[in-house]
Amino acid sequence: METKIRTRFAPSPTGFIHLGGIRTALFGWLLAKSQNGQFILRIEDTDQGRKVTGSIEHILLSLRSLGLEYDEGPDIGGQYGPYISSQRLAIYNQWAQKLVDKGLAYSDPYSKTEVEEFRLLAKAQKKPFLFRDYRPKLLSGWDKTKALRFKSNPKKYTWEDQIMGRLSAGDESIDDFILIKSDGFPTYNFGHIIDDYLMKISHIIRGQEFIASTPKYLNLYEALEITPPKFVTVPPILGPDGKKKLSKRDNAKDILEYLNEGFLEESLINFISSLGWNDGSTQEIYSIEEIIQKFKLKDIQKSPARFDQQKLIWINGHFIRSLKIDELYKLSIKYLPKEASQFDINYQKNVLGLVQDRLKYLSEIDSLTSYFFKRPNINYQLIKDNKILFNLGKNKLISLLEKSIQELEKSVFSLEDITKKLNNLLIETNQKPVVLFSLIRIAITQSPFSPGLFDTIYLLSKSETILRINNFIEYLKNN
RNA sequence: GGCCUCUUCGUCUAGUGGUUUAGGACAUCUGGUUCUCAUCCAGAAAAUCGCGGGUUCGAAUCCCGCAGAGGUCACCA
Repeated sequence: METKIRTRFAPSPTGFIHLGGIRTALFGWLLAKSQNGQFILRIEDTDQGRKVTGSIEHILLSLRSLGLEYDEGPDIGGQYGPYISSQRLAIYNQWAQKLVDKGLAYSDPYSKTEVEEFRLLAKAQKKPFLFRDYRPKLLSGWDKTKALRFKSNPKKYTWEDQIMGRLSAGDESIDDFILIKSDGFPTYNFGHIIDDYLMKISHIIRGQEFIASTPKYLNLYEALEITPPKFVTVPPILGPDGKKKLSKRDNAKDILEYLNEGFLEESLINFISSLGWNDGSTQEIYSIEEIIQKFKLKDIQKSPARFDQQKLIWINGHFIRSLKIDELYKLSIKYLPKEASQFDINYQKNVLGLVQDRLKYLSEIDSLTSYFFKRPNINYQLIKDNKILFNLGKNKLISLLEKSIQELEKSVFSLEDITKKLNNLLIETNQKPVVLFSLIRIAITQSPFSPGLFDTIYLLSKSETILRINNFIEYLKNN
């Protein structure tokens, strides 16, 4: 029987998930989806000290918001639950006891401070620290007030990683690590092995920081008589400096912040997967379905990738532009200016249609569309900043605006006619478009740029356009 | 310090011995779309494939050494 693919994402609830974590989750999800397997979420809250309240909810929300639905997890259950480590203590104890019974685990006779001294000594000698050098001759059973250690059997290991290829390490990387801490909680090193086995996980996808401890796990799998799952090690995502792992400081936001700013799910998935995954073609834009279909572990990069926000922005712009207006409208409701709700839905959609090409992310909608929904405050600075207009002098500007009004008054106000009338005005006033149209633009939008002038005027309506120009004329006269 | 891993334009990457004067995309710059911004289109600049040896008729591609970077050596994951 062919083993079913079952992948898991197993974060610890110690804060928000960073992009690297999200990518690990994404790759696991993609692997499962692409092979018709299952994706499991398990919360590893074995470190009571580092626990951050609210982070479990945050993790669940982040995955859901991105569309990374899991088949089994703490809030939805599943046949291998519970899916939170802290609720599985009895299970870990039982497995630990097996090792004790076999003489493969023992109580750590030293205090934390004593071990710390050993460690410091090793460091001073520039040697790696190995606890097993201090392993007592006579091993005592399990005194549950003390940490339980694994009695390792050091040897050389060579194993196959689905991304990194053949990896190996000597016996110096095998040590007597802690299985159960003195507080009764398992360490990750022990707990995840038991959980993955019981949950029938086929592939462990995790970051590079676990390569060094894999030999230890291999040793433990042997002691436990468990066949290890396949190892899939993904490289880290680096910050812009290219050295350190991506952190909040590198203006890498929490995934929910990206979502809130109006980055689309498909953009985020497309971008994050492109950091390290490539199907060998020159294609840049993929739908989520397409990524699932084409995703293969062998196409994942071994080397780290840097986070480049520019590319994310470009991808997002692309997806926004390809949206149908109704889809864009649905996604945009929360970003439109408050006043927009007082307008007809078709008007709102028309406005969105005009700015769609200009959007990098949805939260720009408010500033890009505000003058369509409320009369803008006059911003004379725009004239000052425009050398040509400023040098024309107020009287000239006023006269140009007055002529514009006259021309627009005459218009039947179809898009074609507005275009025709304003082009006529160009000839009549002997002005260049860049002068006259910029002036009108400023008068009606109070903004340095906007969608096409004719479209803007047409949408704004005749009365509103003329009123705004008049207001501006008044301002010019009185200031 | 030991052990492990990685190394192609600024960035993400294609490339697995010859079709490569190393391809694409983002970013940058230039021009066009006779109004701005953006879109779109066209084009430019940008990697002596980390360095040094070897193998070969031929190497980014195979081998060795070196360097740089990262990871790890927790009662953190």
